Amino acid sequence: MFERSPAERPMPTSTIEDYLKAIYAEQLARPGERVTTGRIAEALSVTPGTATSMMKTLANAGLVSYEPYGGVTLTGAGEALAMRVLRRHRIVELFLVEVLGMDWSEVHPEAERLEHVVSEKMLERMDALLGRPTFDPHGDPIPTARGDVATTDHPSLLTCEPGRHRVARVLDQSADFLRRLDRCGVVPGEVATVGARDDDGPVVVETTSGRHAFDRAAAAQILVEPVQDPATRS
Amino acid sequence: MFERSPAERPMPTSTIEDYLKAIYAEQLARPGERVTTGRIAEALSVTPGTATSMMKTLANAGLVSYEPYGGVTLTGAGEALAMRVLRRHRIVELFLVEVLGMDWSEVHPEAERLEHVVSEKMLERMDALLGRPTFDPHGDPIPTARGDVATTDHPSLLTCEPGRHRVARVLDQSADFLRRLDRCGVVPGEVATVGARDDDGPVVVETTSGRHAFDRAAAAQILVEPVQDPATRS
DNA sequence: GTAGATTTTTTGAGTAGTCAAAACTTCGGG
DNA sequence: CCCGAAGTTTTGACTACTCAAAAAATCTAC
Repeated sequence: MFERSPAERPMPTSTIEDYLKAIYAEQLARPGERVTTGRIAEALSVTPGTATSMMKTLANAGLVSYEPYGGVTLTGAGEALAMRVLRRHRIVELFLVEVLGMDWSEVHPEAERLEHVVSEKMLERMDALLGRPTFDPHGDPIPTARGDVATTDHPSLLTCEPGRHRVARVLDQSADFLRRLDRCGVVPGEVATVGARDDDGPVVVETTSGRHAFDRAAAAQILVEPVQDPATRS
Repeated sequence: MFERSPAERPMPTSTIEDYLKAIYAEQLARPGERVTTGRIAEALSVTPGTATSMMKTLANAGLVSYEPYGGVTLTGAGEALAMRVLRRHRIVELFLVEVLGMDWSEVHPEAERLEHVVSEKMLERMDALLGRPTFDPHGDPIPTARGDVATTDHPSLLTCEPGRHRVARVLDQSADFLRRLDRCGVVPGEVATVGARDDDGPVVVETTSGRHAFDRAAAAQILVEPVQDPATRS
């Protein structure tokens, strides 16, 4: 079968880093459940068979625990590695926005490539220059060098109370979606007033740039934090 | 054999970019001569057979002209691509030194990886932030976006006249060598006084940090530019 | 101008990652 | 409880890159 040797640690390939990131993301999205090979294949746009064979490779390297027909979970080593990649990704994204003045809608694919090649040294320099940041431009928390992430627990536009909220985090990072949010003024840090919702209509939000409607799928991607606003408090 | 199809241009791999860079460097070092597969193998630390087979791949892609047993030369397309890589490499190096404050002795390997992944957009931002620079931290000229390089023609410490010179360029970019130059104050922009040379002894140089001797191999790596110094002119 | 050394090319094989499609599990419904 | 749908794994094949070692070409020296 797939013999699990004591195994050297021969520098993970960027493909392996991508798989670990994907598994981590799935694990976050559905806590407790094992991640199926099907979901991984979907997330990485590979065929199911490819994902299966990579799971064996990962299991062999001690990065996931894999049960045939039973999905995978990250091991300690796998999660640690995923965190290191995520840290690189998010610091790079923030760097691209803050230092190079790139748009938050375009930094994701760039970071997707850079995360595999920036050295520890370069990362440290970026981190220092940015002032040891804790969140990236999309509001995603940046893991510490030791591998700890802040687990935030914000409601989305779909689940929050009506009223004033500060945009905290945007989950969908496709360029089109982010550009649309830009035009609406719905970006992390900005305040938006969420109108009364009916149970399956769009969510209506008011910002400095006017009123905007989001369908339920879009609304679920936008996480917010209620604003303590004395003037509006009942 | 190796059929030369009209050929699509399916995004060069980083391996291909590395081969083109190496061929370009060899071509510069010995102008006019065709580059042998042996030199390429040496430069990239692969076996001769690997270099040969890659030359066929490159020839097939229209990037080099390859004559069995007769070496290669870059085609127009090959040289254009080499220039694009070199431009990325050198802008990245300068960026790492100027913006991230890294040491000139450590940026080469970092740039070696980054050059394959930075987007045109990111490169443009770095270029702008650096003020459209024309030389990198080692004194290497930065190709323009259109692919033109300044061809400088400086003597080395081995071939220059005795007297005052400004360090213009350092060819050997190994970390150890560059750190040594740092300690000697022999870095691009600094002025050094070259002593009388005998025909096969070391070259002695005086800088603000004192007198330093370089063996002939080292001296050949350091290119200089005579300083017009009225006080010293005969 | 040929023998021996050197260099280059070929051959055969291996690793990492991928796909298409066949084979196999598992699970939900009747 | 068993059957078909859905999901998973296996198989065989392909690309890009690599090495080791055998074979071929070229160069050098006498």
